Amino acid sequence: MKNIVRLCIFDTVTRNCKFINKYRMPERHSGVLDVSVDNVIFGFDENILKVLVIERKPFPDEKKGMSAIPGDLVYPKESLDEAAARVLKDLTSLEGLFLKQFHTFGNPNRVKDLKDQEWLTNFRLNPERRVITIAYYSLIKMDEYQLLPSYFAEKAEWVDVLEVPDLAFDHNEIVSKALEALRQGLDKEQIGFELLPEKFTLTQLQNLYEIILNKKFDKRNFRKNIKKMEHVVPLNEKQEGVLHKPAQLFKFEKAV
Amino acid sequence: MKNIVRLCIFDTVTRNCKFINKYRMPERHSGVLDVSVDNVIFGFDENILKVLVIERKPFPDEKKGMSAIPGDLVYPKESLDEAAARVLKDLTSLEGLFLKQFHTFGNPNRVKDLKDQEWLTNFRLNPERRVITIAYYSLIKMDEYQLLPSYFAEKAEWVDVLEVPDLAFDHNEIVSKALEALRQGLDKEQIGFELLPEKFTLTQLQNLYEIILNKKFDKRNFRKNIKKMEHVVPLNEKQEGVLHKPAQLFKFEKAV
DNA sequence: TATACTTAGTGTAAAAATAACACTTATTAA
DNA sequence: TTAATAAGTGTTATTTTTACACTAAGTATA
Repeated sequence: MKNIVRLCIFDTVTRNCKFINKYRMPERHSGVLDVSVDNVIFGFDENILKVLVIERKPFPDEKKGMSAIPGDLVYPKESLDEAAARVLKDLTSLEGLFLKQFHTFGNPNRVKDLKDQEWLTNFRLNPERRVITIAYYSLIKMDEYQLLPSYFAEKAEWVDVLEVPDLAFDHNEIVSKALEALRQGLDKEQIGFELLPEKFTLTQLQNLYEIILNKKFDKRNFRKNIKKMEHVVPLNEKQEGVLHKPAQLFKFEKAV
Repeated sequence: MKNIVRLCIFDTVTRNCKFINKYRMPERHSGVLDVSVDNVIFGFDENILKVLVIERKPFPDEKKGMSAIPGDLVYPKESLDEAAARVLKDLTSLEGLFLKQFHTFGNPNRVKDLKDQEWLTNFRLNPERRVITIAYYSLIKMDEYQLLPSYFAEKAEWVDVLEVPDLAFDHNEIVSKALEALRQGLDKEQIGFELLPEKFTLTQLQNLYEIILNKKFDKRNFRKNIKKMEHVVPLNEKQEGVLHKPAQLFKFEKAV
């Protein structure tokens, strides 16, 4: 126990001193890191796969916000999954959505490299501290979502996944790794279930696959494969309001 | 910039005061986390897949060490990959080995839940702080490795992957997720390359696949598949010192 | 009410991949 | 010379994948 020392933390503004017992780390050890989660939110809209990009609220005396992937520091009492779900809920008011951790980014300069350090305060980040971020991707149905202003986002908007603008930090890299992870998981996870409206046509489903994988499929072969998936079930309903032969509607059935 | 305050850190032992400029986080934000890397090291030995388990050096006044996966806090200036490589090098003196990040574990209680809190100091951890760990797995050829005593490990030993003993924290969970990730990556990554000796027989290669995937293969079909892989190339050499028909030797050729 | 337009929906045959299966060969030791 | 051991090798049946083009159902309009 000889490595525990008593420290006084004195705040020169409030003039308060708080004593703490602190374990003294070997010099080289860290303990000067912040940990955040970032959440790449995918939505599918007819023929385009979109990503949710936010503009941070500018602080009162600042001119403009800055674009980024939604994220926040992890709170002391919550798990990483909970933190990612919280960010998602603040923005969309939706809970229980699909969320998948795919990579952790921790380059020591990922924050400091930023040219305009003023922007950092925009993100409530201390420019002196290193930030490690655990990245998640999540999937939401466009017909369900409703973008909310949140305490960390001035505005949120959907952008085409192939035309993501320049983002803060290494967020462009994070988005492209998320897309890779999404492609990997397409067959394994219940991804169609998460991205399509409740009732959908087989053409919509095929579109989803083609756009995510950036690859064309043969219509007949695709449908043969779908028939084998017992979680895609036909409804006794047809598409309405289209000016051509209406397609049969299908739904997903959750596995038991 | 009004969120930056000047703090004095006063060490009651050395009687020194250090002033720092500190960004004041919103109350709910963290900044009280430690970040570590843990490294599940797989080695393959003829017919067994093994994992490297260390016993921490007991502190002078403590009786026994404790078993765990090798890991360490991340240093301020190094990337996560570098931290994982450093842990690996300290233990084996090998550099440039295969390393893959597979998951980040951050349950808020993964450290505090430990019953015997005394053990924590054994790991140089402050029991008051939450620890998030980025987990890697790595692969080494058993015929190359040489276990070294390191500053954090009293002794290191290989254990059968199916008979891993009880480990500290959530390290058993980490090992089983690592095995899952290894199985996933078996075909994609150059895993055989990393686990077999330089020259190997097709039976050894088949063994490796069967043990990692826990599944039997037909000898002839397996060999047909290997013939398609242009990175597995036959040598003009045969096995020596065996009391049966000697097998042809093969090597891996790195892709261009 | 016929026609033009649009997307939905469907089957078959060839090719490729996978799975199942058993005997002969090369070497060493006794 | 023989016994023991693991190496090495081909064929056939089955399944999966690929390639390919026309008819059907509905809407709008002339």
